[in-house]
Amino acid sequence: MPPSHPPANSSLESALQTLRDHQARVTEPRRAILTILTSEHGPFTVEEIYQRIEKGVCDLVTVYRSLAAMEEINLVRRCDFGDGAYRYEFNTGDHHHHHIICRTCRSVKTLDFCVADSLERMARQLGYENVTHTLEIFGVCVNCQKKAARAGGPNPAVPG
Amino acid sequence: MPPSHPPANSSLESALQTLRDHQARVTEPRRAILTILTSEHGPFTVEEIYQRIEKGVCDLVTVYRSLAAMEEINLVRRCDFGDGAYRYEFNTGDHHHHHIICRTCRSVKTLDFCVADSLERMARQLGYENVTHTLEIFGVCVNCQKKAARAGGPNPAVPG
DNA sequence: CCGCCAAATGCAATTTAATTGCATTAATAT
DNA sequence: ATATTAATGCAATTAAATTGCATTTGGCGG
Ligand SMILES: [Mn+2]
Ligand SMILES: [Mn+2]
Ligand SMILES: [Zn+2]
Ligand SMILES: [Zn+2]
Repeated sequence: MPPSHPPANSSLESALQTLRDHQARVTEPRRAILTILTSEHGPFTVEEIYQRIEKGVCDLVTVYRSLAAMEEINLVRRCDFGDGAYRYEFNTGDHHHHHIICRTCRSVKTLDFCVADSLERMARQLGYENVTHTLEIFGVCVNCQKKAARAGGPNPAVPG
Repeated sequence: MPPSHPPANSSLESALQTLRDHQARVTEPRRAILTILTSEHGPFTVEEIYQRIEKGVCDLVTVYRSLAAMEEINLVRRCDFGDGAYRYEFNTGDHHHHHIICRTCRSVKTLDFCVADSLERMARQLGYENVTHTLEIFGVCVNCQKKAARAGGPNPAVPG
């Protein structure tokens, strides 16, 4: 039987390699951030990521800067749920997807496909280059509907 | 020949009526804001709207508050281009549409249709209520490509 | 036409996510 | 091991947006 290499978190390992490939250094804060993002889908606010990192490992501003650096090399993707705080998720690269966000509890459901390809094609036909898009679905999830029903009151207005 | 009623800006008039219908008062700042939004598509940042209003008519915070009030009654729509400043446009109501935004000069092209209906349907089937969505296309417009070519340098990275 | 009153406004202070400056630390190449 | 310089910590700062409160004003009843 051949010696079993540590399987561990392979997306983490390839993420760290991506850092090296871009002449970016593999530091403890970056390792911590990527460990979180490769093990839970998220997306998470910067604050949420910071709170999940063992206390004392790094400063909040390092999380900001690390995520910004990672976004530039497409290691992570920044999401905007329109509530004043950006969120980040690990970028699987190949598999483009979108989200349904509960505008009450901010829970997220993933939709593993995209309907905007036709729009991107159209934009390129109009002469645009470097075309991307953002697409988010908002609603009130079943859980929050139940809670609202119990409380009897109407639910507060939130962007979306 | 029958006396010609003033044709003027009919969407402005109906917008003002919408205010009245919601027990909201028709004030000079609101009239000014709606005059702008019903005559140019936009969308415009709060600052841009403020600058288009004749100086001295109102304070910037009034533009913020007016737009917030108008959004609650669906008179205007808030757009998020991911660059840190919300934008507002007049809500035609019936005709849902989207935008292609140049990530260099922020110019906007309107797409008069929507491909996200199927996603909204899916969200409702998953039990979500009050479903909406945001969808924006980003790219670099032809103008900015020419400018970049003339300048010879690469263009700066911007969200999208 | 006048006066009332809640809604809307002006101005200043505040909030808060995000960014920046700069001295220090530490990851990587040689 | 040493040099290089990217990355970090801490504090200050930015800027869009919000809030508090005194004042003004639009719309209504008389
Ligand atoms: Mn996701
Ligand atoms: Mn539009
Ligand atoms: Zn929910
Ligand atoms: Zn452009």
